[in-house]
Amino acid sequence: MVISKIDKMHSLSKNQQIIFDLIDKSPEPLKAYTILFNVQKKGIKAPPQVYRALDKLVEMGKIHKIESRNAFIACHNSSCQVAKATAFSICEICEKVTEISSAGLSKYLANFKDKDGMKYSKYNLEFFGLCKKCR
Amino acid sequence: MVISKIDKMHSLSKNQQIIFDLIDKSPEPLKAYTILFNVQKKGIKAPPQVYRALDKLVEMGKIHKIESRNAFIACHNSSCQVAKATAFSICEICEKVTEISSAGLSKYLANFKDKDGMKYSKYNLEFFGLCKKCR
DNA sequence: CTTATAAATGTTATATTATTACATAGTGTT
DNA sequence: AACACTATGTAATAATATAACATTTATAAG
Repeated sequence: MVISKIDKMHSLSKNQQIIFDLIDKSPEPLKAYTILFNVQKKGIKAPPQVYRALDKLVEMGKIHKIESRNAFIACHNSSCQVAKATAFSICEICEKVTEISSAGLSKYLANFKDKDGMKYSKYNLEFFGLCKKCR
Repeated sequence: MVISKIDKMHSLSKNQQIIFDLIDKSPEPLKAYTILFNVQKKGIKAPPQVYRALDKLVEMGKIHKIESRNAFIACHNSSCQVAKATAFSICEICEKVTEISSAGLSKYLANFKDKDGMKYSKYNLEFFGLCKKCR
């Protein structure tokens, strides 16, 4: 076995790489059909090709879905180990989205227990407000 | 002026009332087209009628949208004053959704500051895991 | 009461987001 | 080579949401 499992886990297929590169270069979250439009010249012609790649990239933690916007952003936490515990701030005017990486916040949420004492290792938090520029 | 502003703020129009009643009675979050199907006998025939009522109800804090599920649930915080600061737990197996009302959590999030010192009064948090029954 | 304004409704059409289903091709392992 | 697994290609369609415009109803001021 030349390629270790670890290496394998970090390797992207052709379509995954194309779509990840596009999202990673983008200064703003991209919607699925915006992505589709932008990769048609690279041979990705149909929605399922885009959605499949997006699904895998989300699973891997390489990108995150901004649920309130139906859009995708590259993970900016160095490790990409936080695929399942995400937090973002969203400007309601310019729609700028920033991934929040706060040890305090993630610790608080990872340890949060509901009324029944249940803990949840997976969560998605979206803060809304006005960014510096828009205030 | 017989009806005070306070009363007015809590009164729902005909379509809003029909749709709120349906959601409020439901044990699970309802999707827009499920709602549409269920209120057609009451004369609400087209998507815009449903979406308009949903928008208003969300604004008023009478219902909340579960963003990761595109579904709507009635507010279960007695006051309905927390329209803009919501938290839910979602079971990944049975899809049961519960609104979390934790003074500690809401206080923590309302006071959370990002790297730039920004505060956000509005947020939506969705926890994922397995409910008691599904474990 | 009536008139101006805003809020809500009704309706058709269409835009946007996402999935199903099935056929084909590549990759890694034995 | 044979197998299992993952990824890809393609067409059709399902599910979610909004635009645009006409009409009606509710509210509050004069």
